[in-house]
Amino acid sequence: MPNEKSEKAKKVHAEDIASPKGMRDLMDKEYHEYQGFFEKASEIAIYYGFRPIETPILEREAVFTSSLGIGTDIRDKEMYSLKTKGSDHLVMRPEGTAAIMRAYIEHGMQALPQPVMLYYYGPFFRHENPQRGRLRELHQFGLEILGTPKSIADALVIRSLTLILEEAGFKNLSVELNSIGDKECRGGYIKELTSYYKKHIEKLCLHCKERIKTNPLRLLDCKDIRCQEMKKNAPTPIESLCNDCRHHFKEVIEYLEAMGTPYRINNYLVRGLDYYTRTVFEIIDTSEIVEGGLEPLALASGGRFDYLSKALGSKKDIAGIGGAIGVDRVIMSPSHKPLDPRIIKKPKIYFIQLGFEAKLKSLTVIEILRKARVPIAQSISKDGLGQQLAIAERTGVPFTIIFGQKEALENTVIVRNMETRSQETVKISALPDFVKHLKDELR
RNA sequence: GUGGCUAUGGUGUAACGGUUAACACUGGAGCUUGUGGAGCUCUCGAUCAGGGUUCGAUUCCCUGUAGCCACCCCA
Repeated sequence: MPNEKSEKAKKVHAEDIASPKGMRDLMDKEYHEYQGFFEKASEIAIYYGFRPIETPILEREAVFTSSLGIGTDIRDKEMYSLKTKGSDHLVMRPEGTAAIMRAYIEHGMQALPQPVMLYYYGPFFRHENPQRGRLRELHQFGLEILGTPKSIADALVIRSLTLILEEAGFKNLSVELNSIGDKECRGGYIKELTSYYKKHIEKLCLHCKERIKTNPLRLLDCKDIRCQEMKKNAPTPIESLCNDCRHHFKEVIEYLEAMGTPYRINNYLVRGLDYYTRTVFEIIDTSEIVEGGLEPLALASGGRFDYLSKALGSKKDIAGIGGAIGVDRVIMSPSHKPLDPRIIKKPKIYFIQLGFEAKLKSLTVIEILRKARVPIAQSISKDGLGQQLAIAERTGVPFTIIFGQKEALENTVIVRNMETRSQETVKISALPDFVKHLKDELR
């Protein structure tokens, strides 16, 4: 309490309470776009057998520090971390998979019929500089299939994510696909890759000279022209796959082909997180390539993570595959077709009230309409008839109900067909039936 | 973390280094309007923050902050 006085004395300016960098308020139309997307995505996920899970936004630091891999930016530079009063080290989740695996282990889900299929969505946090398609508070919708190494699981995750994006309006999707091997073959490949690059080290860009030591796989997605040239003859991960991995990869491709999912093998695709094994993928909107000239951003990405569980303290390996959609990128994209959330009903009737008498009774009439399940629009503060009709016109509703002084006294309303401009007077007591009739006509 | 560009009411814009910081929309108050995007009157509201240069800064310079974009990295 000793600080109370001095805090009071300090004047608060608007900029002192502005929303934090890279984090924003969602409201109105935009809010509904997120809501609509999450609903549709959940619906599809549930249909394919995924079940919901919501993990805490805060996790113990170790959930992510031990899983994401030393040297990855997300782990080393981008986590919001805090120390609680009990001196626990907690972090705001930067991604979903590690927490899902933590929950799987914690709740003994290996006792459930395998695989366990889960979907989740919500905010994630990364402390990086905002730019196109990148926020500090971001929203993801993710799918995970835990407890099976089978290739069909990979295909199902990829297919479900693609379907969700298609439902959200994306017509030109491409699944960029690669396999980065497992512990049998990845080590050998990395050796081969680094020795290839070391031979040409003097021709590489500055970053890549570093990368050879720190993160050799990243050599493959350097954008520098000099390194692009080098890439052409570089050994690809797929060439070095062991038999099991090769077989797995081939099956995934066969499934995708059988499902008619457009894919492209991208030898240079690598992912940022260490826990990935075998399958890695990104889903991009190819129509963006033509339009902008800008690099297309990945709308979704993911991969297999067969060794993640041991990093989280499990005694045995738990195979898993998952992926997540960057919902902010979806909503921002010009290809996105907004989906209405269920709670939003397109109004069928615009309710117009005139005069005090009518206003007094209007809420009762509106309640009758709500019980009859007729979505309406209205404006409680506008008074003019012409004005309200004009708004109704603009809203594009097929009918208006006009409720004025005279009608209020007679317990009637005027129902006006906006298209034909014909109208008829209806007793309020008969309104539910009348309106039901209209509804049938409308559909 | 690094770099480029930007910053004026709620929104969109205007102002040669000198004005009472202008205009439109929006918001609010009021009047008028019983049948298709109305009209009239009044009104609230801004130079991102802090420093400098100058007689004088919205305007020029520096720092900070935020936004957009790019790098890094990533959804």
